[in-house]
Amino acid sequence: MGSFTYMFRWGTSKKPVEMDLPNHAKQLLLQLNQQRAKGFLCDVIIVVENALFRAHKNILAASSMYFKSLVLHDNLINLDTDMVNPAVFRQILDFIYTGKLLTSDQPGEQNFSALLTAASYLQLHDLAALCRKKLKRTGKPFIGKLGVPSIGRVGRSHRLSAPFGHMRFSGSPDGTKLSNSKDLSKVTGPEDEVFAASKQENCHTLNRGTSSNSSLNNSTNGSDQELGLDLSKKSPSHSVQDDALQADSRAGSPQSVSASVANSASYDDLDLKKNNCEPMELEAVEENNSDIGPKKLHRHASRKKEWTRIEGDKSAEDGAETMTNGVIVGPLSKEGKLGKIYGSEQNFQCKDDIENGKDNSEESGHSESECSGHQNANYVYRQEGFETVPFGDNLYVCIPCGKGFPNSEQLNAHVETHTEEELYIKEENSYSKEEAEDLSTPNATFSEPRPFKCSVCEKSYKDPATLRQHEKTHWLTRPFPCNICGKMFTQRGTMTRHMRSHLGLKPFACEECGMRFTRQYRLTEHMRVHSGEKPYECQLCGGKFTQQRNLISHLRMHTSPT
DNA sequence: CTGGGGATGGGGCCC
DNA sequence: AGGGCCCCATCCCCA
Repeated sequence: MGSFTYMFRWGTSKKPVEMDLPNHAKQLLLQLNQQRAKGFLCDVIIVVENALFRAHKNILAASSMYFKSLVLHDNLINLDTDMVNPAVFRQILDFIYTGKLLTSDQPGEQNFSALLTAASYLQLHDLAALCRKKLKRTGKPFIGKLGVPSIGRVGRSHRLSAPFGHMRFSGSPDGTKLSNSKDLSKVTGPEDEVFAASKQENCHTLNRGTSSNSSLNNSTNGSDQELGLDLSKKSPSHSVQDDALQADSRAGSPQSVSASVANSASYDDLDLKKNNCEPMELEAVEENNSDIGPKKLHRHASRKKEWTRIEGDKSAEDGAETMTNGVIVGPLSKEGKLGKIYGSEQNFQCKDDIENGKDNSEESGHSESECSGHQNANYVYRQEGFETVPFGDNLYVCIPCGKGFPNSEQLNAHVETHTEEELYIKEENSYSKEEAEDLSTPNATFSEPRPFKCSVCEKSYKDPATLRQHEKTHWLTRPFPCNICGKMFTQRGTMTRHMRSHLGLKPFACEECGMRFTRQYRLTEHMRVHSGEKPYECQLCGGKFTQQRNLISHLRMHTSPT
């Protein structure tokens, strides 16, 4: 990049005064790259296969006409994974921001070939020319993807905000069912791996890492302005974010990312797929909802999943105390692939940071040495048998005592056992929050002893861990901040679930209508819409409801003064 | 316009 | 950590 020329006009003088600042461009670029590292003012996210990169629209637009056209309307850009893989895109992004091309991950020719493919695809002409030159020197003519029939795909990208039915990393443009093993939907997985982005990172050879998620912004929060990205465009049902982060959470360790072309191909091998786990395969049918039958209806219910770490550094699975570097994204493939959001080299966010609410914009640059030792973590996915009964056995719930029964007859018989007086007393109190909570906790039932008593309130618990968890609810401070909006939570799980709503991640899909949910339980609830099942019956008027919460709200109608 | 029901989203909290 | 179930809030539709 050449130096900038400043032109000043003094008074009425028509003669411009020129002052060259030779370092200006360099400094400017340096600043921008540092900002990228911290995610500061990043206003676009580029999804490449299983990785997310943050960047500045202006910079991308200035680099390529292709990017220019993309960033004009989109904050989230999904690149064709046939044309570019995460490792190559990292190089490209670094090149864009620094003017320097660092090649290290792959053998030179292979790398330049991949770079040329990507550069051509992204219309980075200078970079493409550079790669051609390099390849020419090695005497290997370029046989890239641009030369094969897939050329028709060049230039294709996906808007992350588009409806799920049109989103895919490498799906066919006509939306037909995918058989491609690279279809990331096939490796989508369990809830809460979502947090992939901020949760996990292995860092070593590539030492690039997660930027904080904070560029994925919640427009309801004050941090939005700071980070400048509006994710209000949530996909109605499924977004590539979903794909991206789900895939993120189970495809691609740092190693695998560095050779992510092979990485894609290896999705076939995932245990996840073999185990037929979770929302995988959903996208394949979402393209054509009319084909969806109820056959898989029961698959979602009560499924137990277990990740077992079989090798590697203990710290990777431990909590913040031991895992200082990186953010494990979760057990993925049997190759131990992990995914991540990439900021830039200097920027990855440690799990510690996340747990402590530290954003990379405040602190970045963990040393590489801090990050060694975790790359060997391998995981296998083990899935225990899942029930074929979708909604459990005791759907008929006695409102006064909360006890469940498998059918209305048994429930009615049970209701008879409550005395009039007892029902009256219960009803009077049952709609205050406190009482509702009491009913919802086993404190109200007559179960095991609960020796661990809360020092603040009257509640007691079976084990100290639960008590400790409960006692946090009395704290004024909440230890788990949302990395995106800053909202604080008392439990990590609540926070990760909250994050999911920022990211639009909805792993649980209804196979009847394609609607997607962030939680398994929501899907279970929703399925009653299709089944017509109304397990909740008002004991006062006999009205039936699909959801307990609607019954409760209905009961208020009975009890509230008119 | 209003109230009731259906359905969904998000947070709290216990297991 | 993840699942499950509770709550409140909200939107939409319909009578």
